[in-house]
Amino acid sequence: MPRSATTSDVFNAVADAHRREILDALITGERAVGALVDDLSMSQPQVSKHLRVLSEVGLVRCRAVGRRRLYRLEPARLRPFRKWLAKYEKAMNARLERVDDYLKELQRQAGRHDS
Amino acid sequence: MPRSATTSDVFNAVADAHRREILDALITGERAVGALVDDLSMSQPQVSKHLRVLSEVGLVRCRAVGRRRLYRLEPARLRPFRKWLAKYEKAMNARLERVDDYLKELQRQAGRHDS
DNA sequence: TTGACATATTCCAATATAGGCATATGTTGG
DNA sequence: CCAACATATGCCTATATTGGAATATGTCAA
Repeated sequence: MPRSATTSDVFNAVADAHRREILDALITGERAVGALVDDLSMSQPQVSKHLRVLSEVGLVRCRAVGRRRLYRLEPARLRPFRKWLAKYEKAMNARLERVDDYLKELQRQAGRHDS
Repeated sequence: MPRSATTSDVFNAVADAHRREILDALITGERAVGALVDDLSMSQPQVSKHLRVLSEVGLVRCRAVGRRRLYRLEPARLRPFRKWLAKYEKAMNARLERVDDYLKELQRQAGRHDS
């Protein structure tokens, strides 16, 4: 049983390096599919398919202009990652604080003995 | 051609929901494989295999104590994600600033005409 | 309307993956 | 040394996924 569907999980969507490249290329702003095809070295269908996946998880949005389709980042959808990371940072800070308190306690006791 | 090997890419390693569950369970500190098996509802081989993947990308580290193996998070390995996110936040902030500048320019010009 | 252009979609093959089960490896205590 | 325990591995199957090539869809321009 493979991984859960890329279309339902943002983490899976960015698991593919090519998709991350596409997201990177969209950082500077809206881009047409063709522009992405030129910039990154991928075939047009490949780019379209990856855009579809990114679209389905909401990481990009599409706008039709004439016969081309401009894709843009949807930065709001990066939130799951931020929240995910925050969880770990919070836990790590808590640990550091505990260590800090412990060290302070040691210093306090040492001071007591010295005097 | 499937996704690139999970063992070589941290993003792929966390793409699996079960592996994220394991990481979550390790937030509070070191845990033995058996403890993880009890907490999360996964089979022992399943947990061991996921731990192996997480191990290979460095997200967890292992320490043998008696006949059990204690796994712990390696928070330093979360850095690729932080850097990845930072890239987007930086870009988004830059965009916001540009909008801000633009609005200010508009206000300046409006003020000129008013006076 | 027709033809050129831009993008999406379908079908296909190759390949990885996750999970189940059985089993191997390694460790401890008696 | 042996038995019980803890964990890791190997083999297998079902399934998803990627990428390629060809083609469908849709849109403009003359």
